[in-house]
Amino acid sequence: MPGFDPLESLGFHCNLTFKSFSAALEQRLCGSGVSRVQFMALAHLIVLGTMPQKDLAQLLSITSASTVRLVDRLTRDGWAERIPAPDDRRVKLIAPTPKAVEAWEGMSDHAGKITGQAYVGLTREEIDGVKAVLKKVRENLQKI
Amino acid sequence: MPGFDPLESLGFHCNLTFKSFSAALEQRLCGSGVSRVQFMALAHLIVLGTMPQKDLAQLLSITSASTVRLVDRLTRDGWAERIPAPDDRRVKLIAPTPKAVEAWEGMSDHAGKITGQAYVGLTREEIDGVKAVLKKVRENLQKI
DNA sequence: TGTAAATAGTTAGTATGCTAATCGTAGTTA
DNA sequence: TAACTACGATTAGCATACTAACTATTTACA
Repeated sequence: MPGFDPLESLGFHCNLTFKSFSAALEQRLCGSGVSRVQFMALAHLIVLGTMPQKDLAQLLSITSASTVRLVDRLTRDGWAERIPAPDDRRVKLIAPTPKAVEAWEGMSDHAGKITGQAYVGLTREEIDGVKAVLKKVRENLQKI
Repeated sequence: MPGFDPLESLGFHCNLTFKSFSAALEQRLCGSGVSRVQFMALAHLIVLGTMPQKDLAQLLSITSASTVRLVDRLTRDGWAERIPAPDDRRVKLIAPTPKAVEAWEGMSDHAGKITGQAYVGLTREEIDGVKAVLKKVRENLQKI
């Protein structure tokens, strides 16, 4: 009577799967000096364009404190820069650098290939179904 | 032509869902001083019994280096202890303390309630289907 | 208008993950 | 048996997450 089987936990399955994607992406991006988290941040910045640091935090679902250091590293490595917002002196706009825009196509390509490999033998319905169930689970958990 | 939509990434969905479970569990366990990771470690140690540190690492799918510090904290807080293995002086056996065994029932109960809440409105087939797809995805990604 | 509340970003401290390098022990083999 | 190899645990250094407390603005309201 374990009452809780850790190996059957959906949260654990999600964590494992997330780590698999991360490892695959970091292996592919190896050499570019971009981590998985940095890649996700750049994806938002390039697809959606320059945005306040707070918006980036919301998109990535991380706290503002975590975002500070993420942007610190992006800035340090030349992938993004902080631009003071003209209309609100509290706000810092995060902009991808030309280097990031230039490198994006290749990085995005790697991500696409990993996604393709991940979905081998699975139908679009199965993938979409998983996303829908996970979304429902998150909604359920937020109602606690 | 984004080429990669971060919000549609299955890895991102898994990360979000994992964080939702973590947050819910840490909220429920608040006060006990046990984090989600420590809870998962204790789950394995109590359900499966005392085991070498290396086995715990494999079950949790983390590196041995990460396990060292996890067990450090478990030991520091009185949830587990390292016992030198009699037959192999390299091995440290990790044993849950009586305090951990005693607290387990309540903690397991919390985890069960969270699982129940997470699955509201979903069928067992849907949940099992998600786990199966995620497992398949992980297998696919390991073939890179 | 002037003070209180809200907001954006930062810093400090902690937990958790990783890789790489190291140490001690065990096993293998020339 | 001596040397090489493998293995378990550890340490060091980094990236990434969190909360709590703080600063500087901006907004709201009395």
